[in-house]
Amino acid sequence: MHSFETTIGRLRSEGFKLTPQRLSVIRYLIGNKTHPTAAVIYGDLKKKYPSLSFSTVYNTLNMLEKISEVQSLHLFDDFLNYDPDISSHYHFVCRSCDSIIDIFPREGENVSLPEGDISGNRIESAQVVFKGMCKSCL
Amino acid sequence: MHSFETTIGRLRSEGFKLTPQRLSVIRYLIGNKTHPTAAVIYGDLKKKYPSLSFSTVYNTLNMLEKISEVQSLHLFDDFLNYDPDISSHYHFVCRSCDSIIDIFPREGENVSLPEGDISGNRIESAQVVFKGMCKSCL
DNA sequence: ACGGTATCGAGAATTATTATTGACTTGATA
DNA sequence: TATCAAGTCAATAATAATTCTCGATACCGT
Repeated sequence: MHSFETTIGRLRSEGFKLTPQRLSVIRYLIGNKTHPTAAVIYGDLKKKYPSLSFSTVYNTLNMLEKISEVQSLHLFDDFLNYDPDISSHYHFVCRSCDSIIDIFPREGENVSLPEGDISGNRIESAQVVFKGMCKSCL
Repeated sequence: MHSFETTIGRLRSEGFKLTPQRLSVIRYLIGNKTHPTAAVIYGDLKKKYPSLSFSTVYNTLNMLEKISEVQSLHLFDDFLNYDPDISSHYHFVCRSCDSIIDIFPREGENVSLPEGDISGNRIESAQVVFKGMCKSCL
């Protein structure tokens, strides 16, 4: 996500109302380096905002995804993870402990993917998911 | 998937029983160049085998995935697609018509991904999904 | 402060996939 | 070919993440 001010500004200009519930979700995500599920966000925020509902969490996440402030990740079978880091990076999932680790291209020796068109199809984005065993589990 | 004979042989040696229902799913998948969902497979086979059940389709697909004869793909929100092509390749999904197009590395100008370890994490496989607009929709 | 409108929370609905269960097949053995 | 134990079948119920519904409420421009 962008900074709090920038994100708020974008939402305002898109016509979204900035309710306390939405702001709490946004504050939760900004600077968050994990990849929380809707359930985790709800669980954590519920402590501080007991009246928060699941619908509002999902509603806010979908709204943020629509304006590309978060990205949803299909890493597991039964639920989505949300990534507040919108910089270009990939993900590594450990098949043993299920941890999710960010992979930034510069760390890899040779990560390059096609851009532009392939066989006439226009590529606009790429999602890369590595699976294997993480450092701790090895 | 491998050839019919090879696949059958693998299942037999793994101790799976080769029932007509399973064979029908396997025959449906072999040589299939699309990425059918369980529902599509069930719908198509139901015509010829009216007694086939959804459970059997899922059961067979999970079995085939376990022995790496098919790969499940999380391309959309609500369901899985199954890919009988187990050669190394990536996928392109059109955001307009939802079509799925196979991308083989040799077609792209510069597809290379890290292998082995990254920051101490052992990569065993990589899934790449491109999104954009397909040729027909452009 | 007022009123129209968007959003809230609570719970019901949706739906792909998985689990359960009793009857039936399969395939190995003789 | 007949028998039998174990695995599999089909039907249906269960599961669970996400979305939808709707009356009540809060926000914002005037």
